[in-house]
Amino acid sequence: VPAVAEPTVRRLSRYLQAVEDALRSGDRTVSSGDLARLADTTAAQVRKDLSQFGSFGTRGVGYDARMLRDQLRNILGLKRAWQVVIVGAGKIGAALAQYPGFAEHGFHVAAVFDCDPAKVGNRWGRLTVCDVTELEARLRTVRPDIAVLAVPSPAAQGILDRLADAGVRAVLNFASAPLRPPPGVEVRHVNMAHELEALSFSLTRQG
Amino acid sequence: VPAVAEPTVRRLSRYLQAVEDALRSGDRTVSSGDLARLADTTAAQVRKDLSQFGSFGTRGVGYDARMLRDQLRNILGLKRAWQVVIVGAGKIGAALAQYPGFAEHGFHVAAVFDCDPAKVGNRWGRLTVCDVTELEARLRTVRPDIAVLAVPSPAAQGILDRLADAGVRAVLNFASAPLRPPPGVEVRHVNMAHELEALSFSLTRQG
DNA sequence: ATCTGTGAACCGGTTCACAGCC
DNA sequence: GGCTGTGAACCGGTTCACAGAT
Repeated sequence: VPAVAEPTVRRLSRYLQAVEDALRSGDRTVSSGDLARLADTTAAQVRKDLSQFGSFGTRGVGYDARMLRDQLRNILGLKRAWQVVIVGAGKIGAALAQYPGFAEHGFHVAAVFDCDPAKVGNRWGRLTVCDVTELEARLRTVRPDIAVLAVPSPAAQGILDRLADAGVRAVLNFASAPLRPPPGVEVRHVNMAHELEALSFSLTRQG
Repeated sequence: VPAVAEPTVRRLSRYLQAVEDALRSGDRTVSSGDLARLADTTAAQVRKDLSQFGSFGTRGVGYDARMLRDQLRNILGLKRAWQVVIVGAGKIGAALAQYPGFAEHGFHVAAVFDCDPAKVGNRWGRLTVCDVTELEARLRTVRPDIAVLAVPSPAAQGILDRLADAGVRAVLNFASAPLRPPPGVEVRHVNMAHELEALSFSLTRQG
């Protein structure tokens, strides 16, 4: 299987959402045109993307919705549950910890860390906030696949390096610092400031 | 000025962050190579991007850091303050409302709305949560440029349409619904589930 | 010597168009 | 008739390479 372009991965995730919507609406079959409308792209793009992974459709008919959902889940690696830890128990960390989307998509939040003594020991539902000094020790038993970085920017690189040393290979970063990912670690960034600035840019150009 | 590609806008935002970092470090001048390193791209890309908006550098020297920061702020439309309203006073809305990055980048949160009677009237620092039934009335006086959508997915499209009718032309959406933006309204999406699924995909492929 | 600005070449993601199958 | 799968054409963003300026 050849390398897959990043935009393609993003679209696959939207197709999954689209086909799940279609299933909820009671559709048993979806066409590339349907998916394109729901995922805001073109029918040809949908077919090209899916064809990278196999021939899932039936000519003249479309895709069986349930089968396509399973295939997309499989492609995206969602057949198994992933263990997630959250580092940083501030407002963002708290919002994420109880974000229902984690569980819905098979991501299990196994631990939360912070360095603030006022927060350490607090109970968040079934979770207890751990001291970040115990990070390495706890990670040896939790063995998380993914870490969410929700710490202040100056602390982000240090925590990232510790996570990488502990074997974490995928990180979702909410800090606005430009991180240098250790080899073998994939970091994705969610940066509010960049999104707002992009909106500011487009408002400035057309208005 | 020709149309600007979306990836370019994202990079401009990173260049601004980079040059602000450089200024904090005391640098008076930055080269395209410096910016490339800080923004995780190439020197040629930096120069190409900036050249779309003018000739800001000095050959043999680089870019004056303060001047480049001002130019980037200008290009991104950050010379003025933007009025922002947040719709949805749940955990995400709350985290956003007190996110310091808003103020730091010149985005002023002017109002927060929710439909839950238990939340309406709550004070969040200088803000009071308003009932969403008062949305149109309040927007006539606030006249926001940007709205942040932090409501449950099923409510998102309805609120978006009301915001558009009220004259909002830029929306940052945190709901995971595939929204149909009314004409003239730019919607940007922040979708945790998609980011996690992209990480899941890459873990599955290389591991 | 160093670093910018930019036309030209390159490359890969997107779109097209049609053959293949129901 | 309708819809998928896919090679080919297209297109635009990225990279290259070098002239130009200090």
